[in-house]
Amino acid sequence: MQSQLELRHLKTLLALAECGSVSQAAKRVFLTQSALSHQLKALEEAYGLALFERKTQPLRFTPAGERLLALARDVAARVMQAERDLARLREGEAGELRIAVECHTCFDWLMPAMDAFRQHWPAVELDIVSGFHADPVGLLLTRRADLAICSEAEPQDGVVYQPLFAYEMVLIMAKDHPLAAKPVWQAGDFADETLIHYPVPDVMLDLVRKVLKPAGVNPARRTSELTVAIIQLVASRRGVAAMPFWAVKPYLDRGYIASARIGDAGLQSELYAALRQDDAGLAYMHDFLHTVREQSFATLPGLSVLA
Amino acid sequence: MQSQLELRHLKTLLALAECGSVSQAAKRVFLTQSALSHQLKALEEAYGLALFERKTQPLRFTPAGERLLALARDVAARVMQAERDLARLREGEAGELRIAVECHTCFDWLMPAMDAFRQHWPAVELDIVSGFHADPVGLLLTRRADLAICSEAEPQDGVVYQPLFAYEMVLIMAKDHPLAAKPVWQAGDFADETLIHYPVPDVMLDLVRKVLKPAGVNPARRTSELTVAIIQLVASRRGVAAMPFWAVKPYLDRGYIASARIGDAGLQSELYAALRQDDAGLAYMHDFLHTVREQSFATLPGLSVLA
DNA sequence: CTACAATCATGAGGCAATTTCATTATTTTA
DNA sequence: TAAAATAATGAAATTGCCTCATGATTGTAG
Repeated sequence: MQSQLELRHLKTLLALAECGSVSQAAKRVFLTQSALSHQLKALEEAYGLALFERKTQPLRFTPAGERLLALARDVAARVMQAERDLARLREGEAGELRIAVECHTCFDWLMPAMDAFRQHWPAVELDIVSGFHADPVGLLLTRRADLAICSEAEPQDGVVYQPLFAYEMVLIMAKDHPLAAKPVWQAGDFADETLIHYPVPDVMLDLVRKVLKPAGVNPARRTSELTVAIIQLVASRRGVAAMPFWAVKPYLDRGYIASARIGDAGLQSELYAALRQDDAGLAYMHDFLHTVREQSFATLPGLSVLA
Repeated sequence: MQSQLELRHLKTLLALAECGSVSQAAKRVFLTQSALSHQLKALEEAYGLALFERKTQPLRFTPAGERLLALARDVAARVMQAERDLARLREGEAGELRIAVECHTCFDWLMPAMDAFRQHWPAVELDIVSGFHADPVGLLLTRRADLAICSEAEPQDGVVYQPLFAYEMVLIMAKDHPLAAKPVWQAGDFADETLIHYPVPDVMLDLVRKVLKPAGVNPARRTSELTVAIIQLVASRRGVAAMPFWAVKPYLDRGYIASARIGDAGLQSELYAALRQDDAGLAYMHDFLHTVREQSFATLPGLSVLA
């Protein structure tokens, strides 16, 4: 035994199981691929057992690897629970967490996270600030909300931003759309299309703000409140829309619609949580953010970490 | 959070709970007192909570400390179980473990350890080589035993020694013995006494071999097979005996007998496990030794670690 | 089938975290 | 009250982990 097992190793195994590759897992735990490779090699040498088959994508765990993975899940949950208990000893059980949301699709990942959080902090009053506000951070400072989900971290006095995750917005269109074979759309391709989107101001539509407006393209518009409705309209050739990849993947897999990248580099979206500086130290806040990330990475496809 | 929780911290907490003091715990985990002091301070800072009250002997855990300690017990057990499972994947379930014992009192700690081991390795044939042999290591090489308990690590080809623990042999006498007030006995004090001991050769009696014989003192003798019988004889003023402190502590506490140190430095005894070199890598052997140490330190008072 | 992209492995070197050392402060015991 | 044991502290040193740079391997597209 040259290297003793540590929690760090178990966390690596968890990331590895979720990502299916060493390099992806490395990003998840904020280390280099090399670091993880060394770490895993040391583990395998310490136990004298192969823990994975690397020659496959995603990589497969051996029975020994599975056993350690089971330990990791088990131990990680218990450590988290203990740390929550310590936080409660330190700061008490109660608190308030009113969440302001500006994006419609956010509810997809917000609900499961809130459910998990409610289990862990039953005495924290959890709420969603209703309506879609152009300035969720304003609600923070006027104390009508305690946490705001937003897509940019504009520096502001008394407010701190915590990165959640990043993802790609893809263009969706009908399967028989004339440009369905085009893998990448440029701003000009939108000129004669109808753009379908949620009924929110243009500044909240990344496609308009970052791509179309700079290029002076101004397609026809149509709005809808519901994600499924938008997808239905797109499939019915009423127009095209920009959606998070993770929101439309099920429909793509089933062949209901087609998708394309927006711009050569893709239209990247980021999500941050904004908090009042005074609240930044609260344990239940940290735990909520942790839960959001954990739940989201576990359930949404194609997410990437955000520094 | 400046320091992330690691298994190392949990092991420290376990040692601390068992020893009741930082410096004793440090010996247990083979680190310096300073290292543990730093480690604990970092933990407390990371969680923003006091984990112990230091101004007491033995030190008391705060509720937060208790919570972390509970985590440590829980996690340590699960990690051990997982590592046993890995060892079984590597080396199989079965094996043979015949134990040769040369000392009578050894059974006190051997039985609980064997019980625990049997739970963990049900497919390993566990046995005790009956009778008391002057040369247990010989049984090893002739393959009539797989592990020998002995009090000295005499280098021998093909045999490796693993330290178990160390303890002090104390002299016991009747409460109204003329020398009962003497805290330390020297060799000469034995001249007119009757020495009661197990019926084994003199070389196996540390008191005779290390103290009396070098001083040319040769007291009267009387033997008995059973520890309780020897204690009964001592209490009945039939003579004095040398016994491990941990074996007689209950009787001392109840006031049945009195004790004294043997020689100014005390008569220190050590116990080693001898194995055939070929078997030194076997996981169930390591696990057995680990179990012996764990069980013994947890139940026998006054043990000390042995490098 | 070859070339390219992505993923993984490896060794050397740097750096940070932990440990030890040396000393002082505190508590317990005689 | 002194002496012994235990704990805290800061600086130095070591260990071990991570990153960097590069080569090997695997998967994929043309």
